[in-house]
Amino acid sequence: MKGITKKEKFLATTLQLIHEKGFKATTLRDIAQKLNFEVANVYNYIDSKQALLEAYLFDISDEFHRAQDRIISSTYSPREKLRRMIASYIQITAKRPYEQALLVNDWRNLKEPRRQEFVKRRKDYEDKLMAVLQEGVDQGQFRALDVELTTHTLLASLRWLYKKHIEEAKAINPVEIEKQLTDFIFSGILKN
Amino acid sequence: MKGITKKEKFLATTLQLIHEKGFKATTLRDIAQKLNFEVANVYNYIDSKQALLEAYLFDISDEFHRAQDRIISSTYSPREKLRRMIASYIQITAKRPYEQALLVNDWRNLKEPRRQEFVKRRKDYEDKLMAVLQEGVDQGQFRALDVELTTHTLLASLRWLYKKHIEEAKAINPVEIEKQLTDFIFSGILKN
DNA sequence: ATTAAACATGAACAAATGTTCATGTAAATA
DNA sequence: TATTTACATGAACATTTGTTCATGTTTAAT
Repeated sequence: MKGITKKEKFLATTLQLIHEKGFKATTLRDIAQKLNFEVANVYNYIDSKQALLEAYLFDISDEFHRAQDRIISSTYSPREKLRRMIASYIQITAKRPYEQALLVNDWRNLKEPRRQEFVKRRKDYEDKLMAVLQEGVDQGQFRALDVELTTHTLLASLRWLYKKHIEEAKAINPVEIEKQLTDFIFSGILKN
Repeated sequence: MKGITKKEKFLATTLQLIHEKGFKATTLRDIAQKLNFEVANVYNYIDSKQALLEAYLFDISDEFHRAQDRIISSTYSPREKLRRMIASYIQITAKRPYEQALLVNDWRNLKEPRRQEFVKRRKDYEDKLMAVLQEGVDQGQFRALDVELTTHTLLASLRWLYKKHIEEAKAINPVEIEKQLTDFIFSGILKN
């Protein structure tokens, strides 16, 4: 099965290129050059530049959603649900940092109607997380905070993490990162 | 002084356009169309598309740096310094959400050598914030946290805020936002 | 009123970019 | 071995895009 390996190499290399330069700025000729073949050959791997972006984005997006749904349909407390959501978010990011980067930086390059679809899915994700937060506030596990604002803030505090994985040369300790971020979100930075 | 007003209208309209579509995807023809004149006329307002981006980015970047430097050179405690940095960050974001959006989303479109310069400045900002955090940890005001990781997490938790200002139709209460975010960063979301 | 500056147009261009096509070679399968 | 499938090339294309130029028109300063 060398065919799969070759396509996977194409996808991985291209993903990195796109991350460095941005989707719009990454030319099919850039991609071809990096892979040492001619432009036309790119079309033996993809249908179109747009389809490539869509494949990347919806694939990683799906993984996030599946992980979230698994946790939501459990019977854990809001606090434990949140803890697990954070953990799973961090794990996926660690496993696929370049795709996560794309998710954050390049979704705007989607064309309609896929762009709307994407935005809607992302809002779903946010809403589900928000529901957990709201539940936790209602049950008195979390402070009486602004749930919407906090949902976005919380997500934002996780969303940068792909950089760490991409830029860091040496492998980083996922357990430690998870602890640090969970502590930050649950308890803040003040002593006591 | 209608000249100033006209150029300002150009800059504001263009800024919004770029925010919606992204810098690379925003054509000079898009801009001209939105302003109801021809493409060539754009060059009565700018030197080049690149120079336009640079102007936006370095101008808002400077404002962030000036505010930070003012606070750093004060004699407040680390905790109070941090509180004020957060407050000033939020204020600038509230005042110039579109430029902040550009700062977050479109700096990658800078060309060398300006791009490197930008990255360096941003790192300066992060390092100065990190120093405050470190000082706070050393003095026992903050928990014994991973300073570097927390610096990035903290910044990320502020960096999304421009969306709130851009998307929200009704004006939002800056005092309340400042309180929510400060509480989140200082104390987290758990009760107690 | 005259001059100068600001704002505007239309035409043109060179470069870049996504995509197609006809064709060829290497590799896997039957 | 014969044949299909995967991988590759070179040439060409229609569009798009940033930019320039020569030339107007409107507005403000002298």
